[in-house]
Amino acid sequence: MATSYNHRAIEQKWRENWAKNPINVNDGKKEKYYCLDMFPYPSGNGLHVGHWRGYVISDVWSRYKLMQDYYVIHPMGWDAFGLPAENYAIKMGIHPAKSTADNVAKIKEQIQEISAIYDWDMEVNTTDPAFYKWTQWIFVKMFQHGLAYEKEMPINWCPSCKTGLANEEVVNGKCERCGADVTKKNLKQWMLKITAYAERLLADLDKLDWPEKVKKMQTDWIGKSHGAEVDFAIEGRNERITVYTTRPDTLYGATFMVLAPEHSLAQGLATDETRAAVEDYIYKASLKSSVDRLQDKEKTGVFTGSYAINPLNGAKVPIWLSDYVLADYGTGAIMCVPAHDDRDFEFARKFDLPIIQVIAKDGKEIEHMTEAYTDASGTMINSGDWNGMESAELKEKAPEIIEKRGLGKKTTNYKLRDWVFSRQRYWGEPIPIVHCQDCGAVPVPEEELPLLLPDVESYQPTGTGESPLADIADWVNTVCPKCGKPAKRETNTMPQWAGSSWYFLRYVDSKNDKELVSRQKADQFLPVDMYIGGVEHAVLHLLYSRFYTKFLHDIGALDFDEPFIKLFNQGMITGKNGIKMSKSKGNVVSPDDLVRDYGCDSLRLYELFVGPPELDSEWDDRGIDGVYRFITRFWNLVMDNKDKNAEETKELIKVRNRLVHDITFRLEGFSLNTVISGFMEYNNKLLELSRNGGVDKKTLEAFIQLLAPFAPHISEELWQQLGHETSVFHCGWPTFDKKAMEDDAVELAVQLNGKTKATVTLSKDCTKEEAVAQGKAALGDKITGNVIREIYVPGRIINIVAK
RNA sequence: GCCGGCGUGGCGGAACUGGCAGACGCGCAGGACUUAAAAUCCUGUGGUGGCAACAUCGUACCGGUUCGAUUCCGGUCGCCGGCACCA
Repeated sequence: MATSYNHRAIEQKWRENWAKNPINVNDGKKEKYYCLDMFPYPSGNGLHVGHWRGYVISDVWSRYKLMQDYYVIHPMGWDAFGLPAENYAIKMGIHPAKSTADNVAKIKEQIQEISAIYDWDMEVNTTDPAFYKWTQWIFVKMFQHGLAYEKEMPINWCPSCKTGLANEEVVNGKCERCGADVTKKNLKQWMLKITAYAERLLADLDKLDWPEKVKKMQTDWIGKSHGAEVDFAIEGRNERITVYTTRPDTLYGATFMVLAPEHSLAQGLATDETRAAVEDYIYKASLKSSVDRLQDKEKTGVFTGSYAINPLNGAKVPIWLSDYVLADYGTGAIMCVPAHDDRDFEFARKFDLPIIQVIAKDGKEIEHMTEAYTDASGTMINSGDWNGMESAELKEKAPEIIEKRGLGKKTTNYKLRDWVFSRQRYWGEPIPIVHCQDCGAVPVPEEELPLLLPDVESYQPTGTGESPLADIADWVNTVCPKCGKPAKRETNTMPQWAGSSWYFLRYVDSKNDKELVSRQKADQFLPVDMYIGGVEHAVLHLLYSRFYTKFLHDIGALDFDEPFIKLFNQGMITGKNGIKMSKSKGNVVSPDDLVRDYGCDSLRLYELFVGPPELDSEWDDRGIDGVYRFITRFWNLVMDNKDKNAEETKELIKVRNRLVHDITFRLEGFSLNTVISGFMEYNNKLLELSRNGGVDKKTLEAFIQLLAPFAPHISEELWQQLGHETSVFHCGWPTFDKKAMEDDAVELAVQLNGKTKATVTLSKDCTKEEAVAQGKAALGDKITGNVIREIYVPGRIINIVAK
């Protein structure tokens, strides 16, 4: 009896072996393949089996590419700035630098249990000054190119985290991180002009091999729309109000106008009679949180007392204020066409404003309008010289018509807003700016970077809108790099996304202290070919990274402008009943015990076997027994056959070719769960063949090669047991011969009226006549009535239709 | 409300371009080995009827196209995700 499978000894042996003789090396000749994981935030809770999944998927893919003779770039690092570390520090009284370092050490140890081929020489940590020097450098470059600017405006404010937030960080009116209701706060903020890239961020999505879902989310987030800005004169005044509309075709139907309460003209439009009500409304709107504004379904508003003039027909339309109009989109003012817009209709109903239909529905005017007719299809009515035109056509042409008549202009709008980049917190990269009374905002000179985050006693957020750094007088007070006069440092820090927006560029040249990444290395190793991570970053990290990459491309640092060619989103591993694993739920499954009891190889297989990698899967500990049994049986199969020198029969050749084909095909399709079930299926088949004579060495070898990316230790061990001296990872990916896979005879289902009643075995080049005859014979007297049709699809089916 | 995705045994899930539904695994049942248990191995395992061969129903529900539908089309219900006054 051969030695039995001992995962502990084998896994330890190969781990040590690979450490001494790395299997993934750059010989300067191989083509590169960059396979990247979304780097983790090193939390104090450690890894659970859900974290493993993505890392296993990326490692399987990396090892597969390695076996295809690529030089694989497969790095790992730490996204270590950010609120949780800081909150933990505040609670426990441990400096975030210390707790972060401890957590990194702990998680690194756990990640190494996966036995991925990470190249730890490339490791990066966003809190390392040698790293954030370049995070700051990018900011300075953006400042110099006018893409980083200061602005005072009402921003999203999380009262619990006591910091400002970007739009992307507000989810349903709540803080993405802590779930508190987000309010507005007027603050002077650093902003990044991501909107300057809106069009390219949208258009270049076409170039990417990304899940459609993510592309759609980014498309919607960027939110491009076409329309026109139309100027309305205000009765009795010289000012004009410009509105933005995507439906200029309905301009004749504009019966009132609504301004956001924050609109610069809002207050001034009040008359003596309305002043008190208007001011009250503006004041109350300013108190509302974004959640209130979202949740208030009922529309509110106030009439200003002033009127605007419809530029097309000179009609007098009342000007209202309402908080359903957003101040920071379009022009902050809209023309209202209640007949053809749901919101305007609701408002008109509530305040009893006139409704004029301008597009005929089903060829006529609706007698009792109960809801807005929002389709742009029908003939124009009540629209002066536009009467009789088709609204869909007019919708396209109207912006130009309006522009030609001097009533406004054709415009494009985006929902995307500039990125609020300041955080009033301690644990982040200091923004490298000095405020000088004479020179204004001056960037810290490049040679002075990194601007180190100073050590402080208290990192409590102040809640006043100032960062804790503001209290450190000898850090704040400095001199202006331009004029040398006393000046003050910017005390806000960058958001957590700053480091993660470009870290993937740094891995390939992580120790370079002259450049963010050398052009030579960037050209050689970038961009990322395959990026694997959760879908939760669809509009955050993944949008920001694209923006950064495009910017760095534009200033000549990179020759490509999209960072991630292919993206794969793995599903979440949840506890029972689909409940997210969390410490507070008590349903966290730690990989550590499973690795100890079943081995890394078994856990790797089970992580993939639980379900399709792109879908969420419920974890069930019991299932791992199944893959462990498989792996033990496979071990025994190889051990029993390795010295047998079994003959390579026709049957074995067929099975081997099918095995290679099936596994390769499923792996290419990223159907990793069915790859594992395929292994099990073929293993069962081979065990049967082993009992009936034996399995040849070539077949065993092919199986081991295919298994290697998934279960590297046992594969390497068995490969060696078969007498190989070089690593299985250097022996290529097996190939198959389609011809050898085919059977001479195939079993075919025979249907009667579409229902399977029998099977027959036919040679594969059998004629229709023969097939049908055999089929009829198999059905025998089940056929009642006359045969009216005979269908034979070679290799698939015989169907006899009888009535 | 709008836009996506999904719905298959007791459970996780298979089924490539329409062609034998339920691969593979878990669980369960029976058997072998054992003094016994664990481990391992073998057999069975969608429902209903039948001793049985077999018959019949069956991929959320209703209908359509087709020789044939889990797959395509129309509608209904349910679940999940994204967006949510963006004019």
